[in-house]
Amino acid sequence: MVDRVVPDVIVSRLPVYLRALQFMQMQAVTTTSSQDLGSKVNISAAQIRKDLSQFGEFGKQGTGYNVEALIAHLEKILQVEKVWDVAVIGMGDMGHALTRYGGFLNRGFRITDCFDNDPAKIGSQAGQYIIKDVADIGKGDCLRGKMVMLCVPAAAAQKIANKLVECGVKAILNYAPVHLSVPADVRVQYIDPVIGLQRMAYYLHEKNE
Amino acid sequence: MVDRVVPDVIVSRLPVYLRALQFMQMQAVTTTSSQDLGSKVNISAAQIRKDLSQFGEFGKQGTGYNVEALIAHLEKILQVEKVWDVAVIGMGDMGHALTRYGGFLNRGFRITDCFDNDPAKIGSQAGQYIIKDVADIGKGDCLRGKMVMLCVPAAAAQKIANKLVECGVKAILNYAPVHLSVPADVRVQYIDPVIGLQRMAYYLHEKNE
DNA sequence: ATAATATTGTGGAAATAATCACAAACTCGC
DNA sequence: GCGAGTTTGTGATTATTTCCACAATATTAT
Repeated sequence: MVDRVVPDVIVSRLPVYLRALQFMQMQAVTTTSSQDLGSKVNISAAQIRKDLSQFGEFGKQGTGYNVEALIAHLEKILQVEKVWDVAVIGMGDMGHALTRYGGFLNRGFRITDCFDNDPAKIGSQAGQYIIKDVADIGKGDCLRGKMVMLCVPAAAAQKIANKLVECGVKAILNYAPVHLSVPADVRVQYIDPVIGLQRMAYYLHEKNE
Repeated sequence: MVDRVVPDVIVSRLPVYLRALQFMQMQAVTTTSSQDLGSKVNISAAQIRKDLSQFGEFGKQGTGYNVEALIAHLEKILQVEKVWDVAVIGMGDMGHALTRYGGFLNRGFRITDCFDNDPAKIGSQAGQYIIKDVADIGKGDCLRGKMVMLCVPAAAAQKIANKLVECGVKAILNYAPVHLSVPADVRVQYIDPVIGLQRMAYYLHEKNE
């Protein structure tokens, strides 16, 4: 394996592999194969082997992969062996739901700060967090190096994204249903349930009602 | 344009175009071009034109596209000119957040039913909905032809998915952080914030703390 | 009218991604 | 220790996707 840029499409599959492997681990499975893992994530065995070969040789012929070891490798590759601090911006229903979600910590993330622009919310408690003022984002470099989950209304998203970029945020998980324009060195991942539903609606044959 | 199967990758971009166009419409923009739209969704102009050419000729040389007309075409193509009934299964924080989200209706969807397995929740009111018993999903064909947003814990997701498949559900928006095994004619879209965060963590250079 | 400018739709080229297929290496049972 | 059965990692092939470039057509300015 020579040192070259790994295609995005491969990187994007690694978390899926990791999730499946951790699920196996929870069920006390110690060993798997590209075949087995592939059947569990609906990806061909060859594809999985090719993907992993970008980063090293983690398997053993005849046996397959040690689940725990492969998890460790993937966590290292994805840089989630340690825990990243993440801020939530916008404490509506979605922001609140995220703060109450228990699934972050054991997968490499922890929410450290919550922000909103509503004076009624600022200073109030949301679970273990005290909601801070969005206006304070610019002050200090409280967000530098952090990742952000952006849960504000569509109309406010771009403006806040600009501010985040200024503050040195390099990764935004965007729940607002709009495209964000950011510099090339800032990553954005989009979560919009309607996009998901529309992608499926195309394939449905009968309409309801 | 001849009648052929449209690649998934193209279909998956159409909702993104549609969302951007509706955003333009909201701002009273009447006309756009592949160039302009492309800059707003970070996709090349040529790509957009090629994608649209799969379905017909919607633009005018020299002018570009009429926003309203292109929206109408895309809605037709995606089958979201009318409104699909969607059920929410699992009324935890995420399920509740979805029922309170106002962004579905004008994009082709409406929540009609909510289910949970917690006796304390069944029968109670959640906004305008009365929470039904998950055990009743099998009874009647209340879900036939519907789409489902699945918001149950990971451990329960596959079991419920199986039940949904039996009931004739053909589209599942899965919020549970597990892969679902379903027949080939059932579509699944995944929403897992951690997958999104991990995909970005790979590219980050400095670790926090 | 004409020239300058803008934009589409698309054939073909280039780039990227997925799949195939197999030598090499390991395990297991006897 | 040997043969049958597994499984990896990868070079080569095939398939898919993206990009380029341009003729055709429309708009705008003068």
